Amino acid sequence: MADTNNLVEAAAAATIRVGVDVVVFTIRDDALHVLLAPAGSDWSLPSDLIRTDETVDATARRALAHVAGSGDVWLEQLYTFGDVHRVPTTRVVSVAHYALVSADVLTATGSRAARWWPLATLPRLVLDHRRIIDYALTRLRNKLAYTTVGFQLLPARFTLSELQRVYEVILGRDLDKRNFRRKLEQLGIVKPTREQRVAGSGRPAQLYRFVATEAPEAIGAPEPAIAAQPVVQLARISPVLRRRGRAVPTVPATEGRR
Amino acid sequence: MADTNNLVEAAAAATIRVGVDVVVFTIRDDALHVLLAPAGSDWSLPSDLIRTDETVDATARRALAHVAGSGDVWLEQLYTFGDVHRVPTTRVVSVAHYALVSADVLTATGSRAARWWPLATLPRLVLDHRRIIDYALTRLRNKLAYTTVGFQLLPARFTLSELQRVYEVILGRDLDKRNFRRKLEQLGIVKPTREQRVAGSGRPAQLYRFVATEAPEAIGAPEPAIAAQPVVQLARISPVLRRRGRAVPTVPATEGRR
DNA sequence: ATTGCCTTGTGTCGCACATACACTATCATC
DNA sequence: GATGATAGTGTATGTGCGACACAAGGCAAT
Repeated sequence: MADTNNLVEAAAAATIRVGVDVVVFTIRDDALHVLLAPAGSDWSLPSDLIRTDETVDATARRALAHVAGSGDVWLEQLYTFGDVHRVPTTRVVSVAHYALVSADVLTATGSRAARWWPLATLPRLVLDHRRIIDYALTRLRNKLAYTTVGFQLLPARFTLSELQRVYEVILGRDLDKRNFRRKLEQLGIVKPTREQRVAGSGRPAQLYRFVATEAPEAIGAPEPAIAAQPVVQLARISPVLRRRGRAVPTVPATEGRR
Repeated sequence: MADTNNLVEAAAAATIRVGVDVVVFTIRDDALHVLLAPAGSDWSLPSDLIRTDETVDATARRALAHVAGSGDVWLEQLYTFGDVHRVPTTRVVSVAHYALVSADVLTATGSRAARWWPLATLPRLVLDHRRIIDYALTRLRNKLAYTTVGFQLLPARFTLSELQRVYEVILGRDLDKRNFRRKLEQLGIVKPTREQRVAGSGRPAQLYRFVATEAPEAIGAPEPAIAAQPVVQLARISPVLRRRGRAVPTVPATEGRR
């Protein structure tokens, strides 16, 4: 039975599975949350195995649609985790992704028992999922600083204060309102809409919408399949500290230069 | 024959192979080169299939050692290419990497028929390898601008002019000698050695060595398995153009602001 | 209608830093 | 010792980042 032999051979050579894990971020109550699915007593990232007739990207979107409602969400490949024993039983290489969804989409959390967990108090996680989340977070921070991904966490229309809050929450530091708005205006990536209001308490706020720039420099790749982002710096990851008060009047800089 | 059935089942479920491609960069004759292996009438990136008992990273290093001599080279994961038909015959998902080797290591190009090709005149490439190289290049450019990877392309001791040349070649633009050196000194990432000389023609140059900073901010990930790089900006990808001559004396900036 | 409360929205100044720019120093070669 | 070639060095200028405080516009309670 040559046929069977071929199959046996194939099975022996290809005992590696390829999976996909997706870290889904959103912002709720001024805090970053990730979407987790129950897995026994622990929790797990939305994940799935790649089918032979399916792009890696497609698998990620499928895994995402399982738990969150579908709709178009921003999704990017993160890293491929290929440790030998990351799954104890079999060999599974995982192509990790991360996704950003707006807080209004998230309420329509698709069916399953998935829950949003604040990053500060994550439950016990399956396998190496904790590590994946950690990495996704640092990547998100970096990307936030020099691209416009931040807008993906907001609905189509938003106030500038909401936008600023997104940045503050993710970067973990406060931003100056006036500097933030100046930067936005200078970049020209938001446009005011006619609508106002939203909040209940104070002065009504202007609603803005995101205006994509034509990406003078694409980061990522020329290929459309690889997410490309315009390079803009909306905020630094960590601010350049400005020494206040009696700053040494540029003294030993010239001399100390050697 | 339950045994055979299981195997057949396994073979059907796991017909996805996982490969690794490595884009090896070096600098020769003031130009970026990549290492390619002959593949029929076309050329191919160094690549290999992942073994079940082997980390993805280990596979990359193995593929690298095949063609280039081993030794420790800087290697980073790039992207996982998972199109269904990227390999016509079977389904192979490729975890692409890129590596930087110094020009002196490269002369000891390990055994095989691999050759260095200047990026400007690449030969016909197998599969989607051209696309992988393109992506690796944009990633290298970006990474060069805000990390210290550039040093990986040089031997342990180098002159500042050599270092500057690396940056110029990769960024594709000239840098100002004085500004470049001032920035280096200010960052404190190079230290002069006792040795001098190298060249044959002009004034002998001081030799420097790279001094790693303690990475106040790591980019990449907290996990050691994922390459972490200190954040330093040695040069911008594209310079901020300075309008020369009769610059409008800050006039409509205030008024034109809205 | 007035008051208090809460959030939005706006301008300036100082400093650090990126950019532009030109000449001297030191070696080898002829 | 003249020529050629590369190494090495300082200054002036504009701009963007960061720090900082108060008036405006709604709602709600009185």
